[in-house]
Amino acid sequence: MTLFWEPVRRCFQNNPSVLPYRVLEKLLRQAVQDCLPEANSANVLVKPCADPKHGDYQTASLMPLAKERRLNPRQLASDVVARLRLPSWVLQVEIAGAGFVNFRISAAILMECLNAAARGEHLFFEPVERPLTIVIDFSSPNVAKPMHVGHIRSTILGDGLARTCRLLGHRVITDNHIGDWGTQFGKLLLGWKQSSDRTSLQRDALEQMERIYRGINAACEADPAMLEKARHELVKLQAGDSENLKLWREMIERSQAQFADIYRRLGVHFDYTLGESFYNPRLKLVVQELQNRGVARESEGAMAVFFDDIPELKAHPALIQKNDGAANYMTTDLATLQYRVENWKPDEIVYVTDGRQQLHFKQLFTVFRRWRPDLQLKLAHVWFGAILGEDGKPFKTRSGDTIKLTDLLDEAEERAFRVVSEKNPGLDEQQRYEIARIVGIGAIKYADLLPNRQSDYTFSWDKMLALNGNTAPYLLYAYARIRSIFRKHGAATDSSTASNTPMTPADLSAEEEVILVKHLLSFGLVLEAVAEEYRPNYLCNYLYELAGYFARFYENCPVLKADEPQKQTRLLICDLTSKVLKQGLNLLGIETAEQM
RNA sequence: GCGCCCGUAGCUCAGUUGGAUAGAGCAUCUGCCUUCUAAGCAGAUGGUCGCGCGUUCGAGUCGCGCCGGGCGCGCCA
Repeated sequence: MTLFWEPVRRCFQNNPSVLPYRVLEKLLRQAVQDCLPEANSANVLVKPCADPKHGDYQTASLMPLAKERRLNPRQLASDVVARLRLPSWVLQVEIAGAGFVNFRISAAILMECLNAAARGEHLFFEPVERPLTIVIDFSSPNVAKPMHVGHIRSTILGDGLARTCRLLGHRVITDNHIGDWGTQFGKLLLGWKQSSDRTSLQRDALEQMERIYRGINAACEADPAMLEKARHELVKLQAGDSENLKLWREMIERSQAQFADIYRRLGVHFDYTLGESFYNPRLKLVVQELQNRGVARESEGAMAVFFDDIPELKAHPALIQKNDGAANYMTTDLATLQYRVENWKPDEIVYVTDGRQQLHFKQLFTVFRRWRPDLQLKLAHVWFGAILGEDGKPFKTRSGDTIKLTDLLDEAEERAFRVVSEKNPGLDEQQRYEIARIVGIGAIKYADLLPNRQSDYTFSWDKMLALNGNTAPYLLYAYARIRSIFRKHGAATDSSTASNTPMTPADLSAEEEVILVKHLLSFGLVLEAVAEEYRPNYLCNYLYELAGYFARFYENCPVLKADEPQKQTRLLICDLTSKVLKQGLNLLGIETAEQM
């Protein structure tokens, strides 16, 4: 086994890769650099072959390089291949088709990779070479309103991206930019003061605040005098009136208790929760600075930034101050950017919101770049589509109300409990509740992360809780089956004993084993794609394929009844599969259950 | 009116800088439980990737036009 490892180590002493595609990629980049010194070799990518008859790994990246330079692609491929100093575990290199380069690798390197994983040296991914500081802004619920189904995508998507970037070695800062300031508080304060029912406020603050808001909102629409009163309350709050401040703080506190409860159930953590109000002291200065720098100018009494040079935004100037002198959300977002840059020095800031805010973020990013052209900062708006009901219209209750997140989570757990109880009545009630919690919450999250985030998706209880198909229960079931093998085999055994007997190439005899193992090796590729494009659905699909390959392995390759050393090999495959499943699900924010 | 997004199998959806023969699940049909959880597996049926033109060795993916749908468009966030 040392025999196959050494060449790799010699090539990359500073950062030795164990993953074959990574090694091939580095070698290819070097060879491309030799052939085409001016080329950006970072564009050279190695991927598993879609069709195994072509080989194990391939690159299609030389064809575009040839095209740009009007070179014959097969000639370039052959020049690059000629400069490759390949390790001995590469059995075959082939130039195929229009200029693909296909590689076939030895079973020995697969084994080496597995054995290293068994020793705990890696789990089929490698940390990024250059860690970045990434701020992720997501969830952002509003004070005095119950969190509803509209908040779930931002929360789950943002959390998944944060977890993935963190695992890859980036420094991630999560910040919940809650809506704790704005015009709605005038109405809320007025309504609160008019409501005499303090006891029900104590009991169910969120529900009551929502009720108050609805009542006062209707009253304001019907009666201009009422609206005027609300405006007066807002002015008092902004001027620092002590009673209004006190009530405002109470609303925030009560709201946050509810947010905390939901985040606890979802297992979502924020490093910071800096609401809009946190930036109030900066707003005036932001407006002034933008004005001084000539970025913004007065228009119809308001302060605006115009984008005459950008066709897309030409008709859409951004307001940074209303004609009454008050700031708006654009101002707050700019101040927030300023704060984050000053305090965290990020390389990247990611906003996870729904797609309807695209225009806002285009404006925000453009204004900020004009304001701070000196900064090397990547700003990304990671947007997502709507959740629809099965009727194809926005997901609502039968009576047309928005669906509260707590109700949604409750129902998921209840439905999962019924399924678990039906399928596995032998488990005691406590166990079934715990499994139902994991399955129910996991199903909601998975259903949310599985579709391409930019498309609208149709919410369906039956689909997300189904055991077949691409669902959380299917993945959790695969995990539970593996754990069951280890329970049968004996609690004392896990990969640490399996690793005592390193596998040899001869041990991988069955086709199902080879396919499964090769898929394990691609875990890191998928994680990088998730982080690169902010698309956790790639990971969902990877895990679904992994669970599928495991199911085929499970059907065809007995583990506990196999003879040694095959038994050890298969136990190791099972163990590593379960670890990748668990790690992958963890990145999606989904817990695993030992049984189900 | 302008802008953004979408249109892939009967239904719900994938499809990683353009890459080799477009994939799943559901539904329908056919097999497999004295064998580690059948909540599973194997197989069959099913597609002019909205339409047209173009770029390219190669287009579901890129460009232009059209048709159909969703969303957004100065003082809400």
